[in-house]
Amino acid sequence: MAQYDWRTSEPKWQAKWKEWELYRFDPGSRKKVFSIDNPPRYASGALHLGHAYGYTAIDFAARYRRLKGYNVFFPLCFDVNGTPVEVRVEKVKGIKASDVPRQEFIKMCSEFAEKHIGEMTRQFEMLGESMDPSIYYQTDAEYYRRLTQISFIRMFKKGLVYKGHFPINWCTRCGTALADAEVEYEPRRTKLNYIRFREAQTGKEVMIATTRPELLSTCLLVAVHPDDASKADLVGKELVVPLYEKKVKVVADPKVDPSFGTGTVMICSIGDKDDLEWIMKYNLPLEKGIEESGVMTALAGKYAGMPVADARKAVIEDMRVQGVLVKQDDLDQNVGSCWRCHTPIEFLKVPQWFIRSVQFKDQVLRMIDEIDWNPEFMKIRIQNWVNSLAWDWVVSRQRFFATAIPLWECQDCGNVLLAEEEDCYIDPTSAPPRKDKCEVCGGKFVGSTDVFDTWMDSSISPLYNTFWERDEKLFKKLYPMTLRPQGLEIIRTWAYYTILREMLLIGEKPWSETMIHGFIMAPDGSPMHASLGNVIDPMPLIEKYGGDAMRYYAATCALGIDHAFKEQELVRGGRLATKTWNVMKMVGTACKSRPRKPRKMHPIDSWIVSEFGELVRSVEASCEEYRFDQAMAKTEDFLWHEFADHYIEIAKHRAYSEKDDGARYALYTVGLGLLKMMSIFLPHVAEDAYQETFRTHEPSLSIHISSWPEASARDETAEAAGRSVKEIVAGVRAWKSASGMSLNAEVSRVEIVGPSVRPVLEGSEDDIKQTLKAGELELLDSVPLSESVSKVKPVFSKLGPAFKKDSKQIAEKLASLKPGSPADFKDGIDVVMEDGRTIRVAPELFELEKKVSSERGELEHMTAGGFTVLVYR
RNA sequence: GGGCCCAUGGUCUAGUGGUUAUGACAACGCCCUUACACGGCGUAGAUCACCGGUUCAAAUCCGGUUGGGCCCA
Repeated sequence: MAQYDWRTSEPKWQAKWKEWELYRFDPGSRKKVFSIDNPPRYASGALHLGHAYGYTAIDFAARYRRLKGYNVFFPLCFDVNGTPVEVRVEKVKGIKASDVPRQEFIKMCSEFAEKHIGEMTRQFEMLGESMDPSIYYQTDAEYYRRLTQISFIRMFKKGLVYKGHFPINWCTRCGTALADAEVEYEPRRTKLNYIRFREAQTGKEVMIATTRPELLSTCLLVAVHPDDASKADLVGKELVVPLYEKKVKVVADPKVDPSFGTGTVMICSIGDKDDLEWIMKYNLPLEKGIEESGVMTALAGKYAGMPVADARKAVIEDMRVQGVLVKQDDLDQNVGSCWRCHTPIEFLKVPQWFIRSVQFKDQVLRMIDEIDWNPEFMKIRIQNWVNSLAWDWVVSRQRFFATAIPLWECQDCGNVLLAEEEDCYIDPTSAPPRKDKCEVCGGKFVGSTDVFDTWMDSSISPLYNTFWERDEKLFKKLYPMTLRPQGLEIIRTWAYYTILREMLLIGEKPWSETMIHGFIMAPDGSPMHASLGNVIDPMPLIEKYGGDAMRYYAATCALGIDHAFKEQELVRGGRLATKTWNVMKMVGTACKSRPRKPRKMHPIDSWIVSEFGELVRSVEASCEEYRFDQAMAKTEDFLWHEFADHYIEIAKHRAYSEKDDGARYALYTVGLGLLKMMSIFLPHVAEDAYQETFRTHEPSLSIHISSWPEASARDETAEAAGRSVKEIVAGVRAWKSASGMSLNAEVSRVEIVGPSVRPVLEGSEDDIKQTLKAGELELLDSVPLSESVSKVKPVFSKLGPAFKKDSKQIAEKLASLKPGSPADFKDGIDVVMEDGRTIRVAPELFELEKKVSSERGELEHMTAGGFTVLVYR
């Protein structure tokens, strides 16, 4: 038993925990349930630093609740759907999804994801995550997708699903519709093109600025601002569109920004959302300028069939030749682009499935109110998002590796045949419909090749977790879940969609509480991006410092805000693990059995027990609000300083003695209690020390299934006495250190002097004497010393309310008072103000700093613990 | 352009009304005390981003500015 070595210890306990199945959720238990809607880890590759932090923060909550006696539901789970996996497979294999048969491509995706799951599970274990593999799920499994389909069928039957025919966000590379939530805005530099239009009647030139000249063919209208006097005469006239020679009207519209470009805007069908707004407002036709594949339609005339970017170049070139293009300016723009492949999105009118959501804003907002948001300001964020929603949720995607939409459509009349719930999971691209032909027109049913937005799967995780449509009894017991932990970037998606769907399907909130964490930034505070090359891989750090050290870093991050990564916290974490282990080793050396609480204890023993009780209550309060950073800091500080530096230093002279149960009781109780609290954060070292020191006397197989320490009642007398002893000992220790003496150097005599010294320090004489290695120790009411006041310190918190505006001047006067005898200040002191008033200041409004001098030599004196301490070398 | 959040010693960070601002990492000095040198004691290091306001009193509350982050337009 020499030194703690996490390299051997961590893997050892990870293996034991797995063997013991410690974290198994017990569906039959009577204990209160604490259920965590754990974010299914995306199966696209290795863990990054942000994940390591995020999942560890969740693990703190799980471990805390387990110790508090809850039946904790914390599933190991993976998200294995969607475009990100597809994009990676396409990249790795060097193919496009459409190059191979549909089912074959799906299989490739599935295999790719499977390959990563084992590795990611191992990474979780190295971090000491207490996820439960007995309630494992992955979102691409048929058992999960079955629920996605059933939930869709239910919503369909409730009239919440419709096929929409208006423009949606479209990624031409992925060939799929995208929800608003999937569109990212990226800064790009484009050209603002100044183009000459002609007034139809007079032939007068009108200049228009546009970033999308390739959409000239779909130009439907030109608008100017109604207050723009220079253009007032244009309103109502017709203009001729260059290249196409078609005529469009000019309108006055307040949405036009007269200071942008030429102040004259061309409205196309459909360049962006603004265009769409105008199209609705002026009732214009929804012409399609761009195909789903990203090439120009027949409307573009000679440019038809060209990809958008090529068409733009060709149009610009032609306009240049014809002299229609006047000039080009650089323009920095935020371009909406696909969240996966970053191709600029287009607005296309492609029929899609929608879920009604805009009309349920108020209900969703009410449900948001019923949930406890941690930190609280996250509630404002989701409220803002819900309030800003303008469109319903597009749930169909023209992709492959996702849950199939369970319906067939009539080839001829579009009549929909919904799958039966008992047939789910079903893939209508391969499974035959239940009816041969359409009952309306007799046409043939064709299975939908569309698949669901993966948020359709993710947003029912609380239903999957609570056994919805699998075990009605368990569902009643488990729904709603307790906690949704997640990152702040997916409030608009995962949190919002989950609330929406559970509201529509169940009519009740999905969880009672949320904890929302921020981002881990690069050390310089900038975001980590693969493209910037500043991404930090957590695995080498874990290999260098250990899993507990990485967890310590996670525990230094306050909830809900971003944190620049600092390796120094892992250094500290590693040291804390060693310190914890060493402290427990000392406790173990002193305690060979579980000590009973003796009837009488030394004040210092009662002090640490009482202070520990305060700590337990305070740490609990922090954990209840998910402030694990505070909980960790308080526990660390107490263990390292109060317990190790002060208590153990003072009590160890007694701890090894056969007769002293008080010290052993305090060491054992506080030591084990601290270790349990520490086990939330540093599970490996806590288990190691527990097995080494406590296991033989304690019932729990592992510290992680033991119970949260009990907070004993507060003993204020012992706390006051203990604080005094601690300060006196620390004061003399510091003095020895500063004098170059070793700490166990003997001093001949110590006197502690003060009027109340006996009631406070009686019973602690021996502890002080032994710890200081003093030959003699005496408590004295007074000694022949001359005491003088060296400084008068105003107590501002009392002066302010008492004297208001005068308090500043009074404080200055007090501080500048001439030193004198303490007796002069006993009944307060008179202060003469600038304006001649004399104000009496009561003694509780200031403190005296005293200087002690003695006629006797060879004497050190100091003020500590409220007393004067005299040390004779 | 809008919403939310952040700005504290060299670095990271605690601190939502009381004047001597917490701790860590790094630095420097001293000390191997039988749990720990991955330790102990100490030293130095901060005009609490900036400007204005409220208040007897502001890192803390309010308004504005600048810079950063997240989300959105």
